[in-house]
Amino acid sequence: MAKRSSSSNEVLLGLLTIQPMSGYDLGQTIRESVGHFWNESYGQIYPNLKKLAAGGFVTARTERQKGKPDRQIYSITQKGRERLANWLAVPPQPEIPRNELLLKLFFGGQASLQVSMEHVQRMIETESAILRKIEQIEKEIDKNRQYPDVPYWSMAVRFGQLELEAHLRWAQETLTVLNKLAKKQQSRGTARKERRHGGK
Amino acid sequence: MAKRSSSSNEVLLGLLTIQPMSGYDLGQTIRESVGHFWNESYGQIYPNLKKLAAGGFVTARTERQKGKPDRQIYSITQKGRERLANWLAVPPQPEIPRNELLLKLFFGGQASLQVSMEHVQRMIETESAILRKIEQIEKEIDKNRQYPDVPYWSMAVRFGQLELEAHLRWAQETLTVLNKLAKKQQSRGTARKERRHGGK
DNA sequence: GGGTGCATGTAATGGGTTACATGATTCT
DNA sequence: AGAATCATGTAACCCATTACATGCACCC
Repeated sequence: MAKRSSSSNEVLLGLLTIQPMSGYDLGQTIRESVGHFWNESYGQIYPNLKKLAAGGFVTARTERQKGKPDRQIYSITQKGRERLANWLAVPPQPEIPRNELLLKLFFGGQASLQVSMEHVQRMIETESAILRKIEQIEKEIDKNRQYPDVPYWSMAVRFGQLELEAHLRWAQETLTVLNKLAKKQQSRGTARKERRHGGK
Repeated sequence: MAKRSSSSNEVLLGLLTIQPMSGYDLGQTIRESVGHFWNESYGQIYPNLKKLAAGGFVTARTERQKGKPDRQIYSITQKGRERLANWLAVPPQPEIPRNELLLKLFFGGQASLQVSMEHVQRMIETESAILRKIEQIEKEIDKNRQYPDVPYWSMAVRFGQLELEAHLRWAQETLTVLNKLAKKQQSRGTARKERRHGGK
C-alpha cells in the first residue's frame, strides 16, 4: 500500500514555518507562491489541518472577528518541524507526467492541422501569461529580502522561467513545422484537383 | 461533476489507430512511445478496454497461443475514431503541476544545504538518463519513417528534449548557487568560531 | 439587489496506483 | 532452481477535486 503518502501535509507545514496562518490563508499563499509547481484545494487543506492538529504537528488557536467568521490560526510545533525535516531529507519521487497537449499533438494525424495549430497557439498564450506572472512573483520576492529563505524561493522561480521559456521556444518551432505541413497538404490538394479536373 | 473525464480512454484509442493491439501491447507501447509525457497502469488499461468494447468504440478478437495465455486483440471502430477526433478537438486542460523536487527546494531553508544539493544532483542524473532515452526514441522514429504520423511524434520528442535541456541548465545553475550559499555559511561558521576562541 | 471576498467545513464522486491471483515458458 | 516475460484481470485503497452548505460584509 504505502503509496505516495503525498506531500499535501508537508506543504502546509512548510508554509507554516514562515508564519502562523489560517486554512484560508494557506490556500491563498499556496496559489501565490508555490502555485506554479504545487496546488492544493480547500477540500484537501481543511481536513489535513485537522489531522495535523490531531497528530500534534500543528496547534490551532481561534481568532474571533467582527462581521467575518472566526479564523482558525495554525502554528507549527517542534514535532511538526521534525516531520518536515524528515520529509525534506527523502529523495523526491520521480514525477508521473501527464501532458494532455502533447498527447493531442502526438495523435495530431487523426485531426486537422488547424486543430493542432490552435492547441499550440493557445498554449503560447497561457504559458506567456504564466511567465509574466512568475516574473511578477520574482519582483515580489525581491521586495521581501528580509526573509532568510529568499534564495530558495528564487531557485523555484528560476525553474519556472527556464522551463516556460523552453516551452515557448518549442511552441514557436512547432508552429513553423505545422505550417510547412499545411503548405505541403495544400499543394498536394491542388495537384490532385488539377489532375482530377485535367490541370490548368 | 463532469470533472476531467480524463484522457485514459483516448490514449488507447489513439494508439489503436496505428495498429490493432492487446492490452498488454498497449501497456508496452505507452511506455516506449508516449511514456515521457503520459502513463497508464494495467489496472487502468484492462478495465478501460472492456468499457470501450462495451460502448462499441473498439472490437475484441481472441487470439489463441500455444503455451502463453490467450490474447485479446482490440481494433478501433469507426465510432471509436469519431470519439477520438472529438476529443482531439477539445482544447487541452491546463495542467495542475506537482513538482516535489521544487517543493523540497522551496523549503530548503528548513534542511541542510547538503540535502538540497543531493536532490538536485540526483535530478541531474535521472533527467540525463531520460534525455538519453528520448534521443534513442528519436532515432527509432527516424527508422520507421513509413508511418504518416512521424512528424507529430517528432514534435512530442522535441518537446521532451527542449524541456529536459532547460531542466539540466537550471540544475547546474542551482548547484552553483547552493555551493555559494555553503561557502557563505562556512565562512560565517569559522568567523564565529574564531571570535569565540579569540581569533588568530 | 446581486456579485465577490472572507471563512470553514463535509459529502459525493471519480480517477488511478498497487497488490494480489494465476500459470506456463524461457532465460540465466 | 529461480527470476523474468507473457498475459489478463479484480479488489482495495487512497488521493483529490468538485459541489454543496452557510452566512456576513462590502461594493457597484
